[in-house]
Amino acid sequence: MPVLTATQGQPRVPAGILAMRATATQPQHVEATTIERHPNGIRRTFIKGEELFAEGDPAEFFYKVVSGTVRTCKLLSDGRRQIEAFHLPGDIFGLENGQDHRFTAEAVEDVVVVSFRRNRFTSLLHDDPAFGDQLMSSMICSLERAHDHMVLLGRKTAQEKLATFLLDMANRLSKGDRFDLPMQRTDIADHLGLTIETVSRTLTQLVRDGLIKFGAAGRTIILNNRARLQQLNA
Amino acid sequence: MPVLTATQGQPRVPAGILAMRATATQPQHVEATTIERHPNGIRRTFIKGEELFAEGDPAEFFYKVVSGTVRTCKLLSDGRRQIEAFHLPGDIFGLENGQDHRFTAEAVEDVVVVSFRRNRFTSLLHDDPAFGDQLMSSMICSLERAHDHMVLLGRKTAQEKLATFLLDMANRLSKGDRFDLPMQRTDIADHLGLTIETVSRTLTQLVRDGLIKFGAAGRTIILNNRARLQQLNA
DNA sequence: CGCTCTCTTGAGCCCGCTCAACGACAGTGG
DNA sequence: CCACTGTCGTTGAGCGGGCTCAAGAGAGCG
Repeated sequence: MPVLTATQGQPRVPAGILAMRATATQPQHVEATTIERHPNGIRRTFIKGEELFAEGDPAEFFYKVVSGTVRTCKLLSDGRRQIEAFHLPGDIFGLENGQDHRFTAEAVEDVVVVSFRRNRFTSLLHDDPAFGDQLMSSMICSLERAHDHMVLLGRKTAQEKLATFLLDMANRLSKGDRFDLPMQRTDIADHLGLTIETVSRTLTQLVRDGLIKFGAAGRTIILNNRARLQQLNA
Repeated sequence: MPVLTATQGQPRVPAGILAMRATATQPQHVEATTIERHPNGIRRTFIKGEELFAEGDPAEFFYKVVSGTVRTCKLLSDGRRQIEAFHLPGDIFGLENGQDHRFTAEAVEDVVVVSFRRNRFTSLLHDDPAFGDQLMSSMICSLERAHDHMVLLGRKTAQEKLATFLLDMANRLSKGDRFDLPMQRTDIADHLGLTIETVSRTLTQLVRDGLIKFGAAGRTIILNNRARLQQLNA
């Protein structure tokens, strides 16, 4: 199941941090080969459901996704969960300021990543300026995504949340209108600040309204009416 | 009205990006003098309510707050607003990947900032590694803040949101239990994903429960029971 | 004094949550 | 082969937290 094909379709972006981007909401696909084959990177695989690291673990590594999907999340003391992001091939995550990881990272499906020792971070940054630029660019991208997601969480209705989510996943997972969601409903709910029931009901309603269709399994989504979804988006 | 005193109380942190921090939720106070007196920085002032830049403006500068409070926000087409962050003295904001600013920045109260030309960004980064490290550190801090705020927006109740907000503002604005909120209720509401009425009602309830007290004006807050507020926090 | 801006309070409603049941499907073991 | 079990998704009924709409209370200011 090589999900890498999703990456190959992405437009290449110049390495410079100030490079123009097609749309700033694009995932942080920064010159895949440079980092993936970087001499300091270690390739690792995780199976579905496995934990890459937990909140509070010492932050020894940071990661770049090669294939598969990773979720990063935080838990409240009573178990409420917020998934901050789904990381697809090309995305970088796990970079911390403090000594410890401030969120948990788990494999949504089987995953291959490249990991980098954090204590070589500064030297990497200075020895390889292009690498540093890519990291900075990736950070800014993550921040922009986070900001967009805050608008969604704070101000959008359930229908708008799902429209935004589906359009975003479509852009990141495929070039067309058909794609398979790698994650289950619970993950979507915890990402959008909803319950699983509301996610299910809202998706059903979108199908009834003809905006989307389900494939054979409930994981396959076909966008029937991008225009009207986009309308719900902002 | 020198709000700068807020900064002076902050612990100094080493310049290195991997430096240990007291708590990772601390604002990104990076060696104030280094950046504020940086030869490439331009000092500018804005009066209360003034716009530093708008969503969609070319991103010519990025900024560091010297005194006062800045809010950065996004608007939906129908006017719904989400305030992503309040920037206090020492905080850096306005750094973009694309050509344009992706949010609006406005002065919550009279503000002094240092602005940096973005097109000198890369050269700054490479000529002055310490400056680059500080920027990277600041970015990571912003990202951590954003992640915490997503948990708040997606998963916390109104009461928990306000408890978290008040504790955070207390940490950033003062060392004690008494502080003046620089922003009005509407701003708080749009930051926490609530309505102004809910903010007002919830604050009143916190006063009735003895967790906080109002000063003379509604802007002055006194934390009466940090422990119980902290309990609502997670 | 009137005007505006900000904040508070009240009454009622609705969107999304809670609780609960059910169906589809995949293992798994007899 | 079927029964049993666990996981995942859907659907229904009813509730409630936060929203909407509306009015009023203060404070600042010309």
